[in-house]
This record gives sequence, C-alpha cells and structure tokens, in this order.
Amino acid sequence: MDDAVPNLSTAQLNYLVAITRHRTWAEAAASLQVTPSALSQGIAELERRLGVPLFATDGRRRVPHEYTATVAHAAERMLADLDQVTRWVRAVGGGQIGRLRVGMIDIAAVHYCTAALRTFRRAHPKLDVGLTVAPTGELLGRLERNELDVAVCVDPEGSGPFDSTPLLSDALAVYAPPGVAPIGPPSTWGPWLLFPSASRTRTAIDQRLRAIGAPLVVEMESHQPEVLVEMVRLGLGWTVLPTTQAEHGPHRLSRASAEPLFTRTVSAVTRRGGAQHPAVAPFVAALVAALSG
Amino acid sequence: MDDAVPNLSTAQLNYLVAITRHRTWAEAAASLQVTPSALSQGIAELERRLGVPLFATDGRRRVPHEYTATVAHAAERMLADLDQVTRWVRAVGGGQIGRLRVGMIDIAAVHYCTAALRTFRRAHPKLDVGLTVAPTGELLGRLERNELDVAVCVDPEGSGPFDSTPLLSDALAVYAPPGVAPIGPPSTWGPWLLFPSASRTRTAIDQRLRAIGAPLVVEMESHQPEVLVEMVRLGLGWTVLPTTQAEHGPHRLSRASAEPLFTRTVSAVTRRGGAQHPAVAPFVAALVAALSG
DNA sequence: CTATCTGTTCAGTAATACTTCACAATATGG
DNA sequence: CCATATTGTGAAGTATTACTGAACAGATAG
Repeated sequence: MDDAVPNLSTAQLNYLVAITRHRTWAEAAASLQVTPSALSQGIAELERRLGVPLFATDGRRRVPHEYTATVAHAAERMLADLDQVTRWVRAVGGGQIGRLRVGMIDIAAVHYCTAALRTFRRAHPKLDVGLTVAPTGELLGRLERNELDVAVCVDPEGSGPFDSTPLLSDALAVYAPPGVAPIGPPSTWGPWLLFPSASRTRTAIDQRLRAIGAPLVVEMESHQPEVLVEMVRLGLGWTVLPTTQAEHGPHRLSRASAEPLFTRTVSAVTRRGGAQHPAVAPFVAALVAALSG
Repeated sequence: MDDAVPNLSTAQLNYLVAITRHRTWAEAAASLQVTPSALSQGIAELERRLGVPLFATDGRRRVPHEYTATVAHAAERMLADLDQVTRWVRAVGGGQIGRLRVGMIDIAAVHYCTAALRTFRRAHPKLDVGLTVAPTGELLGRLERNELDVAVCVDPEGSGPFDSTPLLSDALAVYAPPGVAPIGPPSTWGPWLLFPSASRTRTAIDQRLRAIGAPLVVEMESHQPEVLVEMVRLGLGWTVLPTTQAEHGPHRLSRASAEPLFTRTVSAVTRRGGAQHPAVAPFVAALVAALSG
C-alpha cells in the first residue's frame, strides 16, 4: 500500500499543469525549459506515487483519463496557493516592496480610477504597480490563476473563490442614432451595435433588452466603446453603453430613454485565501476613499 | 533572484506543519519518523527556497516569525488539497471501492439516520462506511483537515470552507422536572442541566434563554442527552433538548411550554473543493430521500 | 522512401535527502 | 559545582532522485 499522502514535488505538479495547457508534451516540456525526457519520466514518477495511471497510451499518443483533468485542476490550485503565499511572505518577510499586479476593466482604468491610481502611485513611489486592462471575465480568470493581486471589474456576485469590495454603481442606458425622433416603443428599437457575446455585460444587456420587448438584431460587435459610439453617430444602429462612456468626450450620444436600462456594481476583487499582497489593502482603501469622496 | 514559484516537496511542507503541531522540533521529527537532523536541514532548505527566514534563533531555541503561521496555514491547506485529490483519484482511477468516512452528531446517528445508514450499507456492500460520532464543532474540524469525507451535523451557515445540503429541521424545547406545576413565567425557570459551554448548540440555547428572560444558573453540563434526561427526571433541574431526544424511549420528559425554544438545521456538510469521494453524492442523496419520504 | 515529429528508454551525471556521528547550548538534579 | 539528559546544528558518507543526452520506435507528411 502507498503512503496516505505521497511525497510529490511542485515540479511534478507543474509538469501535469503544463501538459494540460499545451497541445503536445514536447511543447509543454519546452515551456518548462526541460527535455521531453524529463517530462516523461516526471509524469511516470507522479503516476507511480499517486498509484494511479493518469494517461492511457493510444498507439503512440498519450490520452488523459476523464479524472486526470480533476487532478490537474487540483494541482493548479495548489500551485496558485503556493505562488500566492510565496509572493506574500517574500514581500512581508523579506522587507521588500515588490510589485502589485492590478487588473481593471477599461472604464475603470480610463475614467473612474485614473485620479486614484495616480495618487496611489505617487504615495507609494517604491511600489511597482503593474496595470492590466481587460474585460471582467479575463480578469477573473487571471485572478484565479494568481496572475493578478487585485482586479477592479464587475462584481462576480459569489461565483468563484473571490472576495469583493463594492466601489461604485455603473448605469447603462440605451442610445439611438442622432435624428431618430420621436423614440417609439422598445419593439421599434434596433438594429444593435453591442459588446461581444462572450462578454458578461453583453449577457446582461441581452437579458434586459429581451425583458422589455426589444428585438435583438445585432449588426456589429466590439469590445471598444469608442468604436460603438462612432458607429452610432454614423447612424448604423443603436447601442447600450455605460452612461459615463457614452456621454463623455467631444462626441456625446443622447439617451433614448432618460432612465438607465440597468446598473451593475463595479468592485475591487481579490482571490480568496489568507495570504494577500500587503499592498492590496491600502490600494483598495485608496480606491474606496477616492470614489466615495 | 529566486524563481517565481520555488520547487518544493510536500515533505518540506509536512515538516513545517509538524513543527506547528508539536512543542519541540525533536517531537515533530519523531512524529514524522525522521531524525532531528533531517528536519533541521529540511527547514533550512525550505527557507532557502522561499528566500525568507521562517524562524529566528533565540539562544538555542527557534522561534517562529509572525508571518510563519500564515505560511504554515497555507502549507496545511495545500496538503489537505493533495490528500483529498489523492484519495479521490485512487478511489476513482484505481477502480477501487475504498472507504467513506462519515461523521454524525449523536442524534443523527442514533435517531434520524439509523434506517438510512442501514439501507445505504446494504445497497453498497463493497463500500467500507466508517462512522464517527462527535459534536458539530469537532466534526467540522475534522472535515477541514480532510479526516472525514462528509458530516451530518448542525449547518455551519457559511462559516468555513464548506458546502452543505440541508436535511431536516430539529426543534429544541424546554423541559421541567416532573411535578413542577403550574409552569411559571421564564424568570422562574431553572436551575439548568445543559450541554457543555463549548458546544455550538449550547451557545444558541444560552442566547435564546437570555432573550426570553430566564435566569442562567447552570448546575451541570454533559454531552450525553440521556444523562441530562435522567437528571431532570430525578428533579435536579431543568434542561433544553431536541424534542426527539427528550420525548423518545421509556422515560420521556414533558415540555414546559408547547412551542419549541428554537430550531436548528441539520445538514450534510462536505469540505469545499473539486475532488470529493465519489460515494459522497449517492450517500447524501440516500439521506435526503430517507428523510423527506 | 526520406524527413520530421511524437513520446519512450537507457545510460551517465549532478543534485538532493537522509542517516549517523560529533558537538554546542540549554536545562535538571544531586 | 559537576554529571546528565535534551534540544537543535553541522559534517561526512550513502542512497535516492532528477536531469541531460543519445538512441529508439510509432506516426505523419511530402
């Protein structure tokens, strides 16, 4: 009988995770800077210690079992935990200053948080604040893999292992092309120029538009609100945007209806777990102070 | 500069955890079946790879830093994850049947779930169902350390990394000694024979009794409801018990007040995390079926 | 068929972890 | 005060382990 808890190395877990992230083992080995031989032997050793084969051999190709994905996922989680606590203890115990990896959705980076970011950077000159701008879904994925220390994005509302601090409410409204007047009932609205279908905000938009009976004919999709604004100004269709993005800058749109279609909560989100980068707390506090004052 | 994610072995994490769980390093080394020298060198290697000292040296004694507890806690979590996924993959991938470790509070084991347990064991003859009976707090602790696969206990209500499936509502009522009549207002009740102060249910009982204005003079404490029932029958005082425990068997108590003092939810609780023992789901399903039908 | 990609296997070598032994610093007890 | 046990550390030797490099075998493409 094998030991209750086998003695593995993180390198072996890394092997497994790398394999799930690359199409071939050779590619995975290259990404780890080891020879394919080392990878092969490492996985064999891992299987031996777990006491269970992780890959079946189909001809020359290695095919994972159904349960292998679960093991790989657990390995990924353990490595993320290790990465998190390592960064934390180095920042704290080493007395270092370190690097704070911040993610933001575009509207937060270019509108809501610009001043707060600048102020925070000035207050912590030795802290290297790295900023990544991406949609909410991608930011949450990175947070889960511990590639970010904190993200400012749409609140995940309890889905996934996250803690969130609400920062502000963001209203989204419907905008018609210039010259459409008077505005008819929702059944006459469209066609639409919207965020891409994969986006979380888009899902919410579709839901709300359907609820009020607007036909969902989508002409174009883009992640860039400026593009959508321009297209609407050219009369190509209608759109739904955060009011701050549509009614800001030289070319403003005007609402089809005075009241917003719906509001979403923008929050500061962190990966759940005891060990956070020590600069996260002051950073979130700075955001809260800047946005409430 | 060290690697982003250092290459550790689970043995090293075990060293750190063992040290936190024993008073001296020699004791910890003995518990791991290695020499003190190996432990010392292993910790030194761990510190080297993390790039941070975990223990300061005060004379001859080694004293942990403040942040060391956090690292140890993360290590504990990673080891629990590993243990969990290892058991799971061995049960699934090895085609084994394995052992299901069930925990229950006494009332569930001897009253609510006896029939369901017997039926489930008969339906899965090759599955070794190990049953541990203990108070809720202890069961949750064991669950967190992955010493149990599932526990039937008072619902933790979101505290801790648990998922829970509600099974039933359990009413607790106040019982006076025989011959006390008529029953006066709550301010005349007592003295009390109750569960021990450390118990979760006792905390809830105290809170409710205070709320209705009953004086809290506690004569005796016991974990065993049978003992409390007997003492009340002998006229030594009043008690608060689950109605099913007090009004069952040959020597029944009668309530001081028809309506229960409060109700608690008994749930099937598991440790949160992707990899569960494959028999947990059918087991919980069997409980739900038996208790709802 | 050749060429190239895949993953495996087999040496040989470098790194690593462990035990044994010796030792320094603390108690404990007479 | 001096014995005596105990705690943690360091050094040497040994066994295990992990890696590289080369040779090998199945698969696929031109």
